[in-house]
Amino acid sequence: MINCEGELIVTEDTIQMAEAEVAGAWKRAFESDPSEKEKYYITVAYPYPSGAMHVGHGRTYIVPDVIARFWRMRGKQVLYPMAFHVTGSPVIGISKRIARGDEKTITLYRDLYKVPEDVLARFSDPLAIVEHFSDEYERVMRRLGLSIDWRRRFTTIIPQYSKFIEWQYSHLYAQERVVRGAHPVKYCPQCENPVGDHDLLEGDRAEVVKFIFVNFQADGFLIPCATLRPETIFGVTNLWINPDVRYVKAEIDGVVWLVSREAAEKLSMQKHTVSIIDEINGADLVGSMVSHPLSGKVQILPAPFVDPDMGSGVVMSVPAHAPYDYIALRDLQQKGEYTDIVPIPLISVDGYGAVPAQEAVERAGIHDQLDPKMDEVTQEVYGAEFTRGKLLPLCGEHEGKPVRVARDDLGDVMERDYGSIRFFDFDTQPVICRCGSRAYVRILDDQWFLTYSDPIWKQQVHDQISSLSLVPPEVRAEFDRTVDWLKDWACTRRVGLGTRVPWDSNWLFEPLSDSTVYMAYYTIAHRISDIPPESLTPDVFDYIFLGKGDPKGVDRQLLDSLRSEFLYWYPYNYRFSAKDLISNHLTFQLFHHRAIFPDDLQPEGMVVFGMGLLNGAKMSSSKGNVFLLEDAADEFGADTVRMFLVGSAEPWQDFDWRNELVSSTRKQIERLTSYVQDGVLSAGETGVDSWLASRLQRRIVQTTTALELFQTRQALQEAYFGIESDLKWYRRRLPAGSDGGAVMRQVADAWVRLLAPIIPFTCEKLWGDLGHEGLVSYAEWPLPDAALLNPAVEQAEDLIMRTVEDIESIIRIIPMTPSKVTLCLAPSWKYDVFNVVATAEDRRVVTKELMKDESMRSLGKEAVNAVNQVTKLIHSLPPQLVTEIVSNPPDELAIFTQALSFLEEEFKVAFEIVPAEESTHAKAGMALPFKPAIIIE
RNA sequence: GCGAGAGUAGCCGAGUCGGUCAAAGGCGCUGGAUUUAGGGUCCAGUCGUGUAGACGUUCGCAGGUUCGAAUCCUGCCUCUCGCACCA
Repeated sequence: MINCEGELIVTEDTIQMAEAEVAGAWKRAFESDPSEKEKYYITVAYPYPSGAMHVGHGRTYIVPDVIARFWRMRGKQVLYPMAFHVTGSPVIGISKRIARGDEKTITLYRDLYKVPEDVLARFSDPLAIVEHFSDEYERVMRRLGLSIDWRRRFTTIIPQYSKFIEWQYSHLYAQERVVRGAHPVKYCPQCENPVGDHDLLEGDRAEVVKFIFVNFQADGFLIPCATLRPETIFGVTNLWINPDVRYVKAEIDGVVWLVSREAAEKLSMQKHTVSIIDEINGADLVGSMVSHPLSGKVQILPAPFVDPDMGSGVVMSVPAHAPYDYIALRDLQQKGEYTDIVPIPLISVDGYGAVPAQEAVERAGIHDQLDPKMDEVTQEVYGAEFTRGKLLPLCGEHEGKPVRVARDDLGDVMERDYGSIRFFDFDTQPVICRCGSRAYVRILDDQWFLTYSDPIWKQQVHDQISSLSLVPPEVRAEFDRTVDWLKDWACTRRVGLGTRVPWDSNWLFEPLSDSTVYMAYYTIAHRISDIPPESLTPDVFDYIFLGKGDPKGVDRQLLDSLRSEFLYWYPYNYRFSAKDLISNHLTFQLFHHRAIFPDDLQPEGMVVFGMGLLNGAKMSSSKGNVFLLEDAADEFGADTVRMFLVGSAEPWQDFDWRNELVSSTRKQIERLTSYVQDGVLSAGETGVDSWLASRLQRRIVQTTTALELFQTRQALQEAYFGIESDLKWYRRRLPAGSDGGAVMRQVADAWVRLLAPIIPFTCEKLWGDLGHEGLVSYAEWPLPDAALLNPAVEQAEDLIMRTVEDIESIIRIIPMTPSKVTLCLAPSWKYDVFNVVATAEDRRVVTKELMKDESMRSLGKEAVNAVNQVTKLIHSLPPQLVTEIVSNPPDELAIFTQALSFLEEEFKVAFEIVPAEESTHAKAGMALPFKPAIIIE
């Protein structure tokens, strides 16, 4: 927009128009094919397009773009591809909710994500959702200037990709890394599906605990007691039953058991046949005798605290080692009942006497079962016994075993010899599915697992991690921990979108398992779409990715060309993702690469991002705490969004988006623009030009180094604020009336290129304004020119800068209007002192050393003072400057004489420059090297 | 609870093989300048004290090591991420 005086006015509209023009020039500019150049291949975790992009997503894709643009300018052949992960079930849930008119979901999509009504109407089809948002993602990513090769875009449910996944898993299956196994899962009988923690209304932190049933023989039936401590069977004194609960007799796997109704229900979910044949009140069983071969006969005692919803609803009592049992028994005995029962110790543990439970309870001063300290005491006793306890002689052949060993051994014995079964339950209740129904533990025995627990596979991944380039390096420990911690991973699901398991079509590969080696697929994605999917048999992929076999179905020349493209790009250089994926995706993909690809095609590096905040709070679509990326681009412009996201924190740090801080970023871009446009016309030469040119070389080096290390924020600091502050000083130092020399044009040329990776739209435009042909996106990255480095000039300016600051700070304090300033320059002997101190091994003894010198000694106290002052000064100067001063001492007189008119203009006062020894003023003695004494009158 | 990481001025953040540190840079704020239409540009200040470039007190809290610690050690507190069949 142009105002009435013909000046350009920057508004949202003009920015958008300018950006659209540049985006047009880029439309196909980043399509990348193998070339003579060295390749640089980066990938980012692809998005799941179930909603609109927000500014948090923005950073995830902008930071890699900055890196891609940087290396492209450095002359590499850069590939930055993108695809969409649509595997899984979330969109199915979304589409169902929309179809049934769920208000919350519809509001989210219509009002927050701004989906048009006619599109929303189609969202009852899950595919419509991912298609809509995939297109929106591409549009917004282009809008933000991401230099992506869009020819390679795909989704994870296209037939070709499914064929690729089938190939991947045919290898894993052949290697026996995919095996069938039984696994307890959280399960909702209402939804008839396993439920993940995110599917739960309540109890999402509940863990599945594996109990063992210890079966006591009663009169005609068995009573199982669930326990985590089967070794304590030797110390059982009684059973606890809740007299107020109705139990059931049920035939379970052909044997009659007595359990709570809840337990019967749970058992039926855990691969047991259950048929209820009778009901009995708990009270009716109180007093009856039961027996177990390892404990002998014991009595059933009443205990109202027994929860029918825990375990079997009947508990075995070991009062010597379980504080709850001890207290319960004591309470009964204090009423005069069952006084013949005495605790039976079976474990000895250091730090406790014969009956640990009793001791711990008494030590803690606990009076009854309701004492809140009970859990703590229980934990204490269990912990002590588990880590240090040993079994006593009454345990027969198990005597002397550590508890941790005996526990497993007895569990096995129980299962093998005494008809015990494993029983799974949650450690906390309740666990409620989102549908409102209660969730249970269910055993799925036809589930497919990836064998991440395989120690050999783990070791291979550990080895890979140790040779990976990781940014930041601190995440290495977390990767190693994750590898250690991983167990077998259930890699299939019954419902959702995705690829069917080729050898078991009842199952689909779940999303984290079909997204581990797709970085290889990108390399051929745009060309494989020409091959009919039915021709894409595993041997075709073997040929492309592994160089093996002799596939007949596809033209060999095409396959050879695909293979050579794959080999050109692979292995990838860096993979980018947020840190929350370390514990699954990022580690999984290492496992899979290791299993599928040869040594020379393994991942080389990863960059792990921090998380994003919006106005200090976590970004969350469901809570409405998001700012859409497209809205941000509309309001501030794409470059502003990019610069803000890059500048607020380094990639691995968490960042916070605050709208009120973003607008100042735009002013900075405007300042750059106006500077560069001024710079176009600059000509001639001034005295400070060589200084500016020298500084520019340093900024180039610093910016380059920062980007090589993925320090995008640091790069911005150097490339933008660093150069800007140099320019401020330069302009201040220009002779009156000068607008600057031709060096400004050099700076503009370099500046635009240094910032091009971060604010490419603006720089593309400015590059043209500077008269260059072609895209700045492919311009040559600035190289520092050593010939333009001028340490002497930089040192001289440094001296002037420091002196100006000193003068300013004095003037600020003293309440007088200066009429004259005298600078007294340090005598040469003080430079000698400076040299000695600066180069001394031990600065504490330099005084002694110096005083050995005749001429120094003759200066007496003055010399001693000078040593102290100089030492302090040296400590306050950058070490590099100190070295510089020593090796190349400045000619202070010449420097200040040359700067005389500048100083007088700055302070509007007359200056005099004199050697300190020629001044009689008391302050003249303060003169130090690089720090003249200042006398203001 | 377990594992990984982090705590620096109003905010974001440099700095962490001990002395370059009252602590870069940015933002915000304050004051000033400006033929400044506008959220513009420029200059200065922004822990406290101070009539000379200084001094005092600071880097989550409490101790310790050292001539000297934001930086090293110990304990504690707080925050972030992950803890699985889910993107």
